[in-house]
Amino acid sequence: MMNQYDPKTIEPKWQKTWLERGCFRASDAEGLRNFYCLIEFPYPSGVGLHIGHPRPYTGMDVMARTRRMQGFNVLFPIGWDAFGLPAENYAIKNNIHPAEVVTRNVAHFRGQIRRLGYSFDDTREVNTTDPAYYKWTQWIFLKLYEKGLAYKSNMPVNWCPSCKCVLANEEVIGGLCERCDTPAERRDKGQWMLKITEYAQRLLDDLALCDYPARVAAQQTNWIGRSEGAEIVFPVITAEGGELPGLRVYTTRPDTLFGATYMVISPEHPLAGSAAVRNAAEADDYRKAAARKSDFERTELAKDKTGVRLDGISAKNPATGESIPIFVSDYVLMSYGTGAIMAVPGHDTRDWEFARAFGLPIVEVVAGGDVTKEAFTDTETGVLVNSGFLNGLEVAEAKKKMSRWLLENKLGEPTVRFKLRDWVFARQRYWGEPIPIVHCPVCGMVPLPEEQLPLRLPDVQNYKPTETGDSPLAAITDWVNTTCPQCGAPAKRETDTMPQWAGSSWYFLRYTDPNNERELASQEALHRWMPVNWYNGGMEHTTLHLLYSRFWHKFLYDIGVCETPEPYQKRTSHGFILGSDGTKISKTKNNGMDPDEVVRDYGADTLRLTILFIGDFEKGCQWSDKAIKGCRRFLERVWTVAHGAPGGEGVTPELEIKLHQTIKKVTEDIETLKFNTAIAAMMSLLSVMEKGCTRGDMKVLLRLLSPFAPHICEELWAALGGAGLCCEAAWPVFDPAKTVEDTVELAVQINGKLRGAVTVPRGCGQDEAIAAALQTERVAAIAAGRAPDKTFVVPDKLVNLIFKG
RNA sequence: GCCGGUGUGAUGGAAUUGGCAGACGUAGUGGACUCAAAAUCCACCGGUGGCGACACCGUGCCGGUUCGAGUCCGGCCACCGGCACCA
Repeated sequence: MMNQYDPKTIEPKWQKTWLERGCFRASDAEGLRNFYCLIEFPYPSGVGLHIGHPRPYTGMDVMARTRRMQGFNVLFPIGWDAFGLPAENYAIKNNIHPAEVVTRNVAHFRGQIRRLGYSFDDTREVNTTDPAYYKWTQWIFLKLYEKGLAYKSNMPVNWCPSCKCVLANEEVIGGLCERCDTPAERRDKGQWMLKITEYAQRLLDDLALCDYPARVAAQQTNWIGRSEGAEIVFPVITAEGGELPGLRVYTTRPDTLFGATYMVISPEHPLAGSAAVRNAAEADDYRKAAARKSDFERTELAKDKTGVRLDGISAKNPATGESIPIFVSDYVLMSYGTGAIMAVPGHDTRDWEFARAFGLPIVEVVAGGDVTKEAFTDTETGVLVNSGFLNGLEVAEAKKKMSRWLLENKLGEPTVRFKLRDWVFARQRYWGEPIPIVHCPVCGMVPLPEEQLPLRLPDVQNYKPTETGDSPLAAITDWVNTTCPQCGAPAKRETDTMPQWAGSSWYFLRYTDPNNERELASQEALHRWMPVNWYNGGMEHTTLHLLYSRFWHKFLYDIGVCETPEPYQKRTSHGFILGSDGTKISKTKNNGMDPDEVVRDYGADTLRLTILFIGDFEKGCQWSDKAIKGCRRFLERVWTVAHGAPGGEGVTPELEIKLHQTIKKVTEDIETLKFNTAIAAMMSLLSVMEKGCTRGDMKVLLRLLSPFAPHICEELWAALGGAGLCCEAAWPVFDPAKTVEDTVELAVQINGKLRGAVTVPRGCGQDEAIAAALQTERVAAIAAGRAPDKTFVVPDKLVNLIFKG
């Protein structure tokens, strides 16, 4: 009597077995074929796993399980990215220590993840909030500081008034705080910065060493934003005829220098405050008004160009020798280039608009458009005019010639610029890694000696951020007050903490050697496992985590900790998952799913199958309850067929080709993350097996299915007398010769239209195929004895017969 | 505006890269089993016309290349994601 398929009993049973036997522990033995596959470790929030987690986890779990069965020694770890605002805010609200919140949430996550049957290595968990872990985050910071890549600077930063915290440029989306959508303000603050810009060129160049999807590489390239141009110095003359220091501008279009009819400086530019400016009051009002605007307002109100002409000073166009006016306007940003531009209204849209608004001359220097109607910005087709020695040249040529001319006359030089800016690396919050720096009145900033790491977070009563923008740590006097490690004088600790991105910028290194107390990881462990062979994560981390961690890894490579210039050999990205109504998942709309509920009602195997079957893994897709049923039915049928299968380990002859085809399809589809079609292929195989199969056939299917639905496969593997565990069995291998039939069905077309089919031996010649096609009834009727005028044969696929007239 | 992506039945989605469009799954229709229902099994399932074998149309829109186009080329439209007064 066959028992019922009951995931509730079999799933916990096998989860326990796997854990007890340590099936998923990576070995550090020598001479093994290693494979490191990685998912982005979760932030353990209070609500537990949401719909976004199971898809990438299941996808990479299939990868990890398949690789193990293929004989690899697999490292598939998980950890907790547990610093950050949500835990802190929750702690404030409920008056519990954030560490306690994290412990509780991690326990919850761990349980949920186990119930889904993921094959993570349970001995290698890391937690970014563990002092044994953040000791090394602080250590890396000290190294960065030592090499001059961490510095404190007073500069305008993005400030979120709601989070009461500074934001990195990458955390400001369209002028709004990424977390809470509050418009970010600009504030001048002393800030810790990391010099990621020093690595800009390498971060760009080394994309060539990485196997990233095109969209990921493109997004990083755009974010780094390299441009080539020239810096040009314009002499500045006062009304009295005196000369001020020259005004340095950056332009990507040095070829248009003859068309520069005025200049614009940003409101923050020092020249705006020059004593030579006669309308200082007016200029000052404008500058103050601009300063009050947030970046968000500044870009939102971008439609109309505003500005003030600075009276009393003017610039000299170095090419034409003409005197040109200088304006201050907020369409020029202090944060890019030099904070000043040469305006070429004929060939730049913004300059054109400004010139129109202020009645300034618009000179055409590149022919091809009509500059009285709009700026002509094409760089492909234009030819230089009104440009002295550049006349008649194409834009590319003119750029080169002008750059040479500037260099020869010491007026400017070719320059490369990046949009990427240095990383604001401090937060004024409690729940982050303390920055291990001491401020000494005698010695200045002094890094904590390595042996004093980790610098632990003190216990505090109140985690609330302050209105002044100081971290809550500033109020903990017995922690703040310390002595200078260098001279012993009374000194104060740095009270800012690191941003959440710190811990995640190197966590994949720690997995290789998670308990090492002497180093962040041993050289042997890093050598064994790095680089990560396959890293799957979300597109939302392309310009944040991915770029930051590449930067840290390059730095660690430079100081000899890491062996490779890049951390990730291959990166893939799963698509964003939407609710059943095609919109973002939200609890109020009830359009998502709760993994716990699905596991309870259908089982983990059904959930795993469904989440992968629902659509292309790398594209976005919609969650749908409909797909659950089909996947559960499929598993029920597998159960039934397995229990009904007669003995015999051999392959059923009628099944052989289908079996080999399916092995091929599933094996190949896993490599390209086409999990949905791999599952479809197994469903298709099952429907043939339902007509009759042996236990031997069934064991092939079970092994193919086991990475996807591991529990049921384990249970049936045991029931069919399989040796050992199914998850440790060898991955089936296909014989290419057995994936094809001896005969094939050719499609027969007449004049390009499908008119039937004919069965011929595989690999038959053209003439044979045409003859067979002509003998079919329908073709014979149409041909009416005529020979085709022309024929096309695609071997083993199709015959197309052309009859004219 | 720039960069990336998508557009296929009622529906989620396939299509070996130029070769039988709609695999697989949902839903639906008809049938079997059942007193009945659920579950399960079998069959059908893009549109129009025809009793019919068949014919014509059909992958966002318009054009092109080709014996043959969902796939390639040119020109549009719509939606999604990213960046954006970046000089």
